[in-house]
Amino acid sequence: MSVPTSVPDSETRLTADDHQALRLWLRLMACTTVIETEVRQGLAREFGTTLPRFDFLSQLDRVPEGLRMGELSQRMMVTGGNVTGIAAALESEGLIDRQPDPKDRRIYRVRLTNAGRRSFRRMAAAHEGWIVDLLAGLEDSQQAQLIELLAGLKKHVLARVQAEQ
Amino acid sequence: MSVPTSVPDSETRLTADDHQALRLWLRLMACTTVIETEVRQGLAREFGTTLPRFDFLSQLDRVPEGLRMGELSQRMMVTGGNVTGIAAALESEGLIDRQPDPKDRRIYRVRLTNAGRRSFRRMAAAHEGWIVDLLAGLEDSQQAQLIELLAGLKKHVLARVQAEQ
DNA sequence: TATTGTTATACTCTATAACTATA
DNA sequence: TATAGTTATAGAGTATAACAATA
Repeated sequence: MSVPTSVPDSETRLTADDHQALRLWLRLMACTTVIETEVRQGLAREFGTTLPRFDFLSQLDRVPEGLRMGELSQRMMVTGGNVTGIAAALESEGLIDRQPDPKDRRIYRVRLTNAGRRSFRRMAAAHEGWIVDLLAGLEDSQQAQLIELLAGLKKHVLARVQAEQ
Repeated sequence: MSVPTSVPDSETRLTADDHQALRLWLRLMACTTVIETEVRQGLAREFGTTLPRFDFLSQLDRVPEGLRMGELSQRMMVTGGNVTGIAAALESEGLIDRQPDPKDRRIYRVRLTNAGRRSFRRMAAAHEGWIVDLLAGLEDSQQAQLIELLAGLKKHVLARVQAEQ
């Protein structure tokens, strides 16, 4: 077995006296960046798509009745104009449709088409496979602990972010 | 105190029977996205800069002798052309300089200028402040555990990624 | 021939702000 | 007036591939 070369990365800038919070953040980002790069490459290579589009479709997959543009914007943490752009691209590919709400005609309800659902399910299966492969061999107990601790982190940080608005 | 509204996000798509690995990944990404959004906004608002540029400078800050373009590309996990573009922007702002290596004239050694170092240090201090504020109140012991566990995750994933190449 | 880095290209994502339509 | 969404704009980041210079 070959020992992987240790490539210094963004975390390398740390010294011992930095704040614990900063160390945690840089380590978190380093982990995410590595995995995310793999996912982006896989989506591009195997499906000719991008992470934001995959994310858009995944939001819709569990909500058969569809979502509004504004809800999508909030969930994806991007501004409204972007959602319009991504939605236009996905609509032109036939993966989603937009129905005006009969009660309030300012609102569009966005849903997956059947083709969109099939397409998304294939991507999601591949995505899950990449992740399972990447993490294969990491102790279940460690994964479980991380899931627990990250839940706490997420809740904490979200509360902070929303409090400052 | 107001209870933050729970906004469903990318993690919402999960159901109980999904793989643990996938749950871990989506939670990791959700945490990173929230913090990263804050950092991006802060860098844009207070310094008119971006995360990739900040990352570029931070790579150089701990390496007084400088780095090659290729090393920067590797550490930032982006392809070479991008590094050239970011370097050109930072050079035009006087934050870095590029010296050709006398031994091998294909190589450029990129270093922070004094102005670049001062500029970076101010940004880094603000950055650390944002992170410390965001995580303030999260148990030290939980932070320490996360740092430990994420070290294991990072090592594992990096080994996997490098093995597949 | 291989390596280092640049250039050219095309595309996606992003925020901001002005705008339209509806409530 | 306020809200939902679109459009227009401008800019940044990204990958790919062809390229030049050097080893």
